[in-house]
Amino acid sequence: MNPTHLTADLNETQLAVVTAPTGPILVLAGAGSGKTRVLVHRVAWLISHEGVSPHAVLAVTFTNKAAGEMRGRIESLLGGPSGTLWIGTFHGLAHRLLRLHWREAGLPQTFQILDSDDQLRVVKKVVRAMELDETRWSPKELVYFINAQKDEGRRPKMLADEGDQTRQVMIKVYAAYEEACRRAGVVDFAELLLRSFELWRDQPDLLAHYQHRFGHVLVDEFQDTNAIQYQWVRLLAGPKSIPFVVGDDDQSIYGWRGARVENIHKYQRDFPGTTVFRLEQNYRSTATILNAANTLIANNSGRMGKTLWTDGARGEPIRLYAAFNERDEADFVITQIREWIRQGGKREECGILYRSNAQSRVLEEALLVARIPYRVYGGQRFFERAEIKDALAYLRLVSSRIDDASFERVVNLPTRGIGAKTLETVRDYARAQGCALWQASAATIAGGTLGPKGAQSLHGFLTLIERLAKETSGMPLHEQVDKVIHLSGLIDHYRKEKGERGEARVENLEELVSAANGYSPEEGSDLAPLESFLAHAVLESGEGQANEWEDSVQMMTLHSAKGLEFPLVFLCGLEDGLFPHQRSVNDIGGLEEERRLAYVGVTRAMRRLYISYAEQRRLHGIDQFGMPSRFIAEIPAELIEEVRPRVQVSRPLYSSRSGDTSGSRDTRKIEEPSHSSGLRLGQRVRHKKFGDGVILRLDGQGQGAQVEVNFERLGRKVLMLAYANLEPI
DNA sequence: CATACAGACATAAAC
DNA sequence: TGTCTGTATG
Repeated sequence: MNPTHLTADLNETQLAVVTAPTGPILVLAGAGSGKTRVLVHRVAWLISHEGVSPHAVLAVTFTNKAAGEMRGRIESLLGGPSGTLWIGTFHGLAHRLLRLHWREAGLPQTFQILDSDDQLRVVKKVVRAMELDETRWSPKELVYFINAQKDEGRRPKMLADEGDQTRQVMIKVYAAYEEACRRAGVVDFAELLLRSFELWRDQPDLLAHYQHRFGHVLVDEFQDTNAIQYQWVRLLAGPKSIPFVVGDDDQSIYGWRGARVENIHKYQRDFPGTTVFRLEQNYRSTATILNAANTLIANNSGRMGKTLWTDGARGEPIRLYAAFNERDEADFVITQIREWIRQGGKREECGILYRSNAQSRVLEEALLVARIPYRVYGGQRFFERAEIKDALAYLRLVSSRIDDASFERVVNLPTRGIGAKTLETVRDYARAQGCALWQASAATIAGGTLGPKGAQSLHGFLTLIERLAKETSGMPLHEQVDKVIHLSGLIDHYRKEKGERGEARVENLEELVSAANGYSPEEGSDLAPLESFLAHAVLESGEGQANEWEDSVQMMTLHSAKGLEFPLVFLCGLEDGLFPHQRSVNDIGGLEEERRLAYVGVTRAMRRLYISYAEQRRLHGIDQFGMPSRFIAEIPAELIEEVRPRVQVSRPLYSSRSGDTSGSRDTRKIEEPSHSSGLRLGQRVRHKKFGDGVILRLDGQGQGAQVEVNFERLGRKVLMLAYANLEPI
């Protein structure tokens, strides 16, 4: 083993982390400071210098992509396959455990994984079965409730009988949902984690085995762990196993899906003697960009504290553009991208980031018109497409007859004369008997409780599945898939669908066959290829647009930009209400998470950063007049240069430090029709009681004239212009 | 049973 | 404003 290539290109702190003596370690790694690098090198170091067996290492991440990258990098450092090393996502590893110990975990051997779509379907079914009003008991909210409970490790039984009636009902739905999952032999994502946690907690021998086996547990993106993931790590990293976690509290942006930054604090308490390292040297951005990021994030409270620095150049100022509206903003972005390309830059070096997906359309349209190729991240994933899910449902039924969600999905797809009435009878029977729809179908057919036509059609369906199971058993995986999509009638069904849509679906189904062909099950798995493939399909949803490798502009939300970097970055739509989002501004925790999101956005930029906001933005068909995001004011003014500054304006922004909001902005007079009062739409005004705000609407003239103002502190109010005494500012 | 239309809904998203 | 869902209709 060559020690120099492991340590040669590490800085002092990175080296200290990688070669640190064995013991609990917490690495606070700022954006662009080589976070994953340190983790990967640590693993390689343990194996090559500390004599740790790869067998004894467990490394956990959140996405398959990250896990794959990690494995690749470790292998290239070690110069060979990483073999028995366990690397994966929390869910992937939990799944692996449950497959190995399904009996101890109280699961059927053929248990299937429910994705979020399926989960919603099951909850809907439960709500209907309980005869609850779906408008009052929204299945979506119930799913949210159930997942939140599971993320915290709470079973229905553990939830106190107290609480108001609403909560009581939700708990009942939770319990009924669990029962439905048990009957169908399915496990949702949160359940994978909770169940494997309980497996360890309740089986001390098993836990001891894994604690003994995994001498080293490494966790990436630790700030994103939820309560149960933390408990899972904590159980494993008991007396024998040594934890090593890497994270950045300033980049915690997933609180809304259960992530708990506090786990970083907890960690230090739970593992006494933890050595804390800070990686603060940044290799990505210019000093200007880092300064902006540092100052911005300093507005948050309760941070672990970290200041990014670089020994690189100061770089260009951050450019700020005050667009008239969202179209103008998009045009601006395009002009700048053109300029970048003219100077020899590549399109793929440009990242357009925004807070919410709705913003992408206007930008896309502009890119389309400008004939600039682009790629939007976060589209629909391959395995989430309807036709693929249909095919998978057939395959799952072949593999596990009791999977009710799959049963419901395809009994009548393509239509084979099994209507609502037939299904209702079957469902009633299943409910009464507590059995799966499959058994209920057989029983109701035999019992003669169905109409003759329904019975015959249903029988046809059962026979079809049995036939598929029999004929495909022992076949190579891709032939199984091929056979199923053809014999089920899915291919024909979609072929009939008119237009490009149908064609695309048939192509996707064919793509599924080749995906199956290229699939090789994880090593050491004793699962049949089909079962293994099905689990893979749920856990690894597949990249959106796989092989479009044209040099293209990258568009995505700020959330999906985490972990990426671009030489040129646009942060679009920096308006209060949009970013920070309206739903977060009234709560300090929410606002701080938004600020971390802004921090993530700023730190994506390597060389050039543009920030833009629109004075007027059409959202959901209504024109909104927003104020520049407070985050802009939290960046030191001397780092910002306004693009195309307008005459007679010194600073169009309010300054954060002085709290002074009076810097008046020039709204373009040409486009804004003026009112007899001398006021304009979008104008900033002061009211002696309500404070400062922006004019949203001006109605009527003279005595009866009304004005709607969006006040900074109080939100929107409609006032009589004659009495409002508004003072333009 | 496929299609058309009306109505609800609209923060972010991995597994 | 645009998209998706569920229901009404032929």
